[in-house]
Amino acid sequence: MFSKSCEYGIRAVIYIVSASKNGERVGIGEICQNIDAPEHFTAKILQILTRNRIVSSQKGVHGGFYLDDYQKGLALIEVVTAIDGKTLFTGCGLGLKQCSETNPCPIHSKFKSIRNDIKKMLEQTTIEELGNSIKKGKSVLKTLKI
Amino acid sequence: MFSKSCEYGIRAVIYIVSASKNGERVGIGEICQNIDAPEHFTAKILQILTRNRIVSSQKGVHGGFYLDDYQKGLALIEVVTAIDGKTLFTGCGLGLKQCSETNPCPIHSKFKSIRNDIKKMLEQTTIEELGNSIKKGKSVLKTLKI
DNA sequence: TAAATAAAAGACAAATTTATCCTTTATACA
DNA sequence: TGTATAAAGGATAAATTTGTCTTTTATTTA
Repeated sequence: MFSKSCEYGIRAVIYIVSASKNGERVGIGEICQNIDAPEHFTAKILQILTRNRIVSSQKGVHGGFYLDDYQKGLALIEVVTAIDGKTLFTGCGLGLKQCSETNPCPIHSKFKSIRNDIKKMLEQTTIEELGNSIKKGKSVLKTLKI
Repeated sequence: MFSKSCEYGIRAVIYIVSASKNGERVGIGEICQNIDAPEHFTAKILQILTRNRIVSSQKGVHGGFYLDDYQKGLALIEVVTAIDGKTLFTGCGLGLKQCSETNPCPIHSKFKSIRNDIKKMLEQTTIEELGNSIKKGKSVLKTLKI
């Protein structure tokens, strides 16, 4: 469904929001330890998100990543689109380039409603909401150690 | 959503069903021309499907691929599972290995209903049904030439 | 202003997916 | 029975995705 990059990206933003109290910044090392993701690779994904102003960052001492109030309110679809593009919501299920309403692939209409559901779900879910779920201990972002 | 392999595989079986009249066999060359797919690569995918008894094949003169009556009635999920496995229906949206009802990722429940919808759709759609849609000219399997 | 810190960025490597080519095997039919 | 045909299978290559390492840039603070 999502690429590995996107999975890491989503987990990272959720962790940042869940971990930074009062605008405190979170370092890439801490982020990756807490979401079980490769550090340098995830750093590059966060670079994409900062360039797209979905995440904020600060270099130097006490630097790190954080989300301002506006960014916390962003929907998950912003993260997904920045990393994986819009193919998941707009592309043909069978990979046809010219699939459309007037020139549909055999699963076009059935696929369309699923695509729309995915899109709707990602539009209606905010980063903050998912961060709160982590804060409250209602969900996790990494495999539990035994 | 689906891998390229799976897209080719689905398009191939639909074409075979739509093109083979009275159990006639369809060659890999004809298949690939009509679904815009690389021949040798698609051949390997059809090998997977024949090994899984989703498609039938015959070597030699007048050989090729075809689907018997039972196979035509198979649901699309058989094709997808044979090629891409069950990850799409069972895997975690954020890629967590131990995501579950009792140890959910932040989007677990929202994702679950979408996964189920995809599964249901693939279970309810038969290869034959899609082949008929092509036969009737109601849908296409390749980009139209201008 | 210099040192320490942490993100940004560039270069490179591994792994996986996608694609191609060549040989082998099975089948039909002349 | 031999030849043509077409799928099966093996080996290899290209492309993309994922992952790592090193250098550069910006910022804080002593």
